[in-house]
Amino acid sequence: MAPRARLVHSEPMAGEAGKAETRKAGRGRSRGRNVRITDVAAAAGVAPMTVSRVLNEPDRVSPETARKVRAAIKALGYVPNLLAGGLSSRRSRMVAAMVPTIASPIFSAPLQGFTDRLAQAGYHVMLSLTGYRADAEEAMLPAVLARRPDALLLTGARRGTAMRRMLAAAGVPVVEIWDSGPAFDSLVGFDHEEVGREVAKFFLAAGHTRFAVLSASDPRAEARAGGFLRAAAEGGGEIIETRRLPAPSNVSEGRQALREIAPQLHGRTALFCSSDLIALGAVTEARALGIKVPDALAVCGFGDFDAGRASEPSITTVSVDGTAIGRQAAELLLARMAGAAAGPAVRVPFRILPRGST
Amino acid sequence: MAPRARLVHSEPMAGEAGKAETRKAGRGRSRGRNVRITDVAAAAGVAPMTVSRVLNEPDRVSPETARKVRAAIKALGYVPNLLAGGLSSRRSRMVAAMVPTIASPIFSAPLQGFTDRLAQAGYHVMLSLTGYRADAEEAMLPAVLARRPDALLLTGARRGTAMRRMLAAAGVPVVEIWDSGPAFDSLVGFDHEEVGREVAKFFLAAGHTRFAVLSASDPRAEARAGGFLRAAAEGGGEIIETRRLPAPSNVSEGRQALREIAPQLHGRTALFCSSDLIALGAVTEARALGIKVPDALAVCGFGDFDAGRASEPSITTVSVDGTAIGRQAAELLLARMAGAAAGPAVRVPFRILPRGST
DNA sequence: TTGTAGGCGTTATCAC
DNA sequence: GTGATAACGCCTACAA
Repeated sequence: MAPRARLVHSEPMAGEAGKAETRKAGRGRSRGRNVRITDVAAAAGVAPMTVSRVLNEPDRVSPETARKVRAAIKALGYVPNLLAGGLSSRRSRMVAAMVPTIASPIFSAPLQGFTDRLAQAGYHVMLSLTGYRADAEEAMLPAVLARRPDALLLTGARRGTAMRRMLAAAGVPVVEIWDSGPAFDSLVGFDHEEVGREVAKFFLAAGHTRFAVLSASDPRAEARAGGFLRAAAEGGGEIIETRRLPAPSNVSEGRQALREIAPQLHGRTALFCSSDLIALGAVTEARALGIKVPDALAVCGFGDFDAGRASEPSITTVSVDGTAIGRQAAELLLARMAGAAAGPAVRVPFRILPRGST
Repeated sequence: MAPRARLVHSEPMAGEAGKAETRKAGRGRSRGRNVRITDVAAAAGVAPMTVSRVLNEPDRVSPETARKVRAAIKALGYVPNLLAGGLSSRRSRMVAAMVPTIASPIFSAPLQGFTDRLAQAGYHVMLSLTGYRADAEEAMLPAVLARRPDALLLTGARRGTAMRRMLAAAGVPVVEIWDSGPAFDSLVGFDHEEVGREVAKFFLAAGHTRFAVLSASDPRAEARAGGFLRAAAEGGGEIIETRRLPAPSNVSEGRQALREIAPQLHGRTALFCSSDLIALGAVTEARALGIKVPDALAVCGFGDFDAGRASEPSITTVSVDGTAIGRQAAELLLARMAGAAAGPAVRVPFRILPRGST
């Protein structure tokens, strides 16, 4: 039934036999001609344009014609070539996503929401992992734009002029997520400094006066830490210790960091960690060292990860719906691609979930 | 400096002014002509083909010519159109990856390794999330093949005839990962049943006679559970309890599941969980219930996730290098795309890491 | 080392 | 509602 089975499994040498097969044009890797829209048109007795319409604007074709065309498509096993379609229509129906990593739920959740929503609309996502380095993003962008994506998702805001220039020249909608700040185009995110400030206020309101921070060395984590430290100091708090960890953060690093700063922790201390994984590590190590949580050490994380929700004690955290951010970013780009103008930046809510660790 | 800044930020109405701009062809979404290879060629005083060579086979162009061409590229801000290039060369330089989800490190790690390696080689990855449903994968495949990827990564093996037929017709190298079993083409993975058997042997060797399982309802997790149960039974063990959890698994589900099966756990029991997250939840809940780990309940997970490594007690687990699997899959496809024949299935090692929970 | 000719497979546009 | 024509922008093949 398969028109041309070109792969032969477990028969390494069998492929050679096919090489004598005649082919119309000697181009490219494939042997055997591909089924094209003209083949379908011929089989159905219509013009290629009609086949194209059946696929892209079925309503503008008579039901009877559409039926014949669909039958021909099925009979021939026709798979449209979207490279050709994209070239002709100048719409690739691809969207590029550039994220630091997918190893952390912080970024995999938005990407999941983004990809799921776009798939429903017939778009594919091309993935670029920038590894937390701004220069990597800038270096990768030209190759991404060469694919002519119809839209772009970027992580974080605050890009330099070179990035802005390239993005502007590309002329496609861009959404920046997971941050606030000066957006290039559209934005779906929140203010990380504000998160830090709110956590500090939360601790201050609970009577804390001594503060510490464990933060991944990622710009947004550092913004949260910065907001926390400033608000804590303004509230009359004392900053005991600030420590940076590699990004992406994990539980082991959190444990080790707490072990290192433990000697500094005398009075009752409020610790803000830039992710729940670090917080979970800190709590685990604190208990191992005999430091009472939350009495001697109160810990707040960030991200509302499942592991922190289900730990003992559970980890107080800042909750942000990452999947929803991705989904909203997709929604926004779909609207833009459909012709809508860029709206104002979308600020998504976050909230502190007090749990056992505070 | 930017040739054509077509996006105007925060000035919704400003765009209208540009509409009067003349344009050569009335096609597509863009106003203003795009810079093409012929423009670069004209500016550099060479033929378009020479520009193409500078970009794709620099060694076959004289240094002086290359210099002129590069200057023209830079001056014009030329970004090649890979849609057009792909159509012409029949090589899209894209690879499609279909994975159940990226919410679990089980799949995000291979995807990270895969994407990183392919990016080095100038390929982009297009992502499809199938959500654990085999029919979703099958439904998504035609749209993926329509992009004409040069190769495909699929998760798991054991596909039906419809999938195999479509894959064969596409005529591109395919690598299946994270599984063993009858490969369609290439494979990088391991035998999940064997993992389960080895874990059972590990427990049996430690003198365990009562066994239980908490498994996500994902085919590979179930294969591990199946292997475990069979080997445990063959070793004379008694199966106390088997419970299925939703996929992807998490810590909370693990806690809850253990709470539910706790009444059944009388004597000393060996529990195998299909992921470290479930195991971590089980251990956490067991301790909360006063069940001694590992004395009354010995727990082994799967995946060697950081959270299990750093927990208290640490979680005994089965370690598989997911990132390496992704990287190897990429390597293999790169070789295939370069003309190499399909080699035998690559079996990657796994090993049990005994830790505090056993 | 460089250039010429033509096609890759589709869709925008306009005519019927 | 359907069809004919001409791009879309690049690269393979071959020639010089």
